[in-house]
Amino acid sequence: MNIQLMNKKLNLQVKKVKLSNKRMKDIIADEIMNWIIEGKLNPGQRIIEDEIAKIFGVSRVPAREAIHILESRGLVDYVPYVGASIKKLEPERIKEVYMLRCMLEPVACRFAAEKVNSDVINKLEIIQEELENIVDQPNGLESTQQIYTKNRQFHMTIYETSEMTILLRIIDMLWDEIAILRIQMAYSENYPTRMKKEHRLYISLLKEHDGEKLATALKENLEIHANEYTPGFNFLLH
Amino acid sequence: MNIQLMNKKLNLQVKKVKLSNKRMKDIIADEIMNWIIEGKLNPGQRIIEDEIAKIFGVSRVPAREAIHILESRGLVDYVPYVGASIKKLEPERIKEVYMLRCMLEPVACRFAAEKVNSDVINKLEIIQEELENIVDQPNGLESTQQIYTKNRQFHMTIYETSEMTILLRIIDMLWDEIAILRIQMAYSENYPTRMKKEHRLYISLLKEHDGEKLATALKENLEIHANEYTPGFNFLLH
DNA sequence: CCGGATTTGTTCGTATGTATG
DNA sequence: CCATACATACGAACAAATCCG
Repeated sequence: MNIQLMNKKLNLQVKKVKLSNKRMKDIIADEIMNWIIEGKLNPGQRIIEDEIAKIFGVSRVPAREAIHILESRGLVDYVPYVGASIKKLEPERIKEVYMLRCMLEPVACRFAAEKVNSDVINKLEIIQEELENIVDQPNGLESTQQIYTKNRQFHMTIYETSEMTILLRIIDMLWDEIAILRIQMAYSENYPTRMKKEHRLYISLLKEHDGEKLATALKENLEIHANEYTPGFNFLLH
Repeated sequence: MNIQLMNKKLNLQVKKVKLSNKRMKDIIADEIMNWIIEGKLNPGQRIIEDEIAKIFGVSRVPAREAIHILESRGLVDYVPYVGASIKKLEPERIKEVYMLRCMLEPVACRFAAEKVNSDVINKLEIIQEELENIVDQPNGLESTQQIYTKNRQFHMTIYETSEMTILLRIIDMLWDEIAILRIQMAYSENYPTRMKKEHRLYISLLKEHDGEKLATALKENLEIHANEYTPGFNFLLH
């Protein structure tokens, strides 16, 4: 398929996407990322340039570059002249990711609570409404991915408000690592409903600009989640 | 120039580099990174694929991929169909980098102090000796870069000992951001001699496995450095 | 140890998007 | 608003490295 054609087609589907022509490699990288979240790719599984190219109907160049993007995000292991494979994540890494999230996301929250305005609140409430709709009318595997996406969008909207560019990039990286994790471990039964409550609390604390309480609440919730993924998780640093 | 030839030539020059065929794009990315450290590239300056390709005597693809590596490391700004330019770093970002370093590097220190062994100490002492030689016999601009490289190597050796892969990657990213910073601000006069003292303290604390003191010492030094770069820097979080 | 099959790495030519006059 | 120059994005073919029998 013609590239520009595909580009336009995808832009139509996605809507609200940045008009600045998205590059094929970015589209492919995002899509492979989705496959990972959906669990269509297993840890250790090889990713072959030529196969990706054929799936998307393009030459190897954009496929290749998409894989390199995932490499730099830490989602795939890469060996020169050998190739790429979905990264295997050991329990130690899971603990590490949660430890770092427990350290960094509360910081973003504190700054966000200072700078938050009604636009952000509105945006959060819209996302939250969409999310609750999905949670209340679950639809199997598909909703699992939608919940993941909306939840991530919700959190990132808060963290963006902090206006800490680099911190945001780091947190994004940590969520990418978690994405791999989700292949191996599904959400627990009551997670979505608990998330609903958590999010509502976050919104109300943001409205009050109470960064401290927000940071604490988030950290406690993160520790609970971490314990479900890796029993015995303790946040070792006060 | 033939690529494999160049590869071998560079391997010979560098020595001790991983034998596993380094890709041209990695060589190019590292070299551009060096140019940034050396201040040969100014913030805002454009990086053109074709020029890079000609300089290294390769085609545009590896040049292109090298630029994309730098893009993903946050060293260059990139606009599709327009091109890449060395990132301009605002004072706000400098503060952010130091805030994050103050949070994260002490953590790596604590874990490193637990796991440190004589091999690591030996390695550190060798690096430190080399570094002191350079500091005691300075040689203009060239030594400035050598000091930067050795100092970075010293710190990373400590942090690697923590065996926290992801944390290490994040810290590496933060140092990359600092590298851009160095274009604009040179070391202060007494910095190298002070660094000598700091490093000796770190080594002795590592020998005693005293993670707490090590973390505290590092954090204090970082705050001092941050204040030199961005007067009025306060580490806002306890 | 070697040779074929597979996969990645590179080159070069062409198409397309962007910016400037 | 259009034309032109310039830089990037992509496609196809070839070269090099790795793996496996």
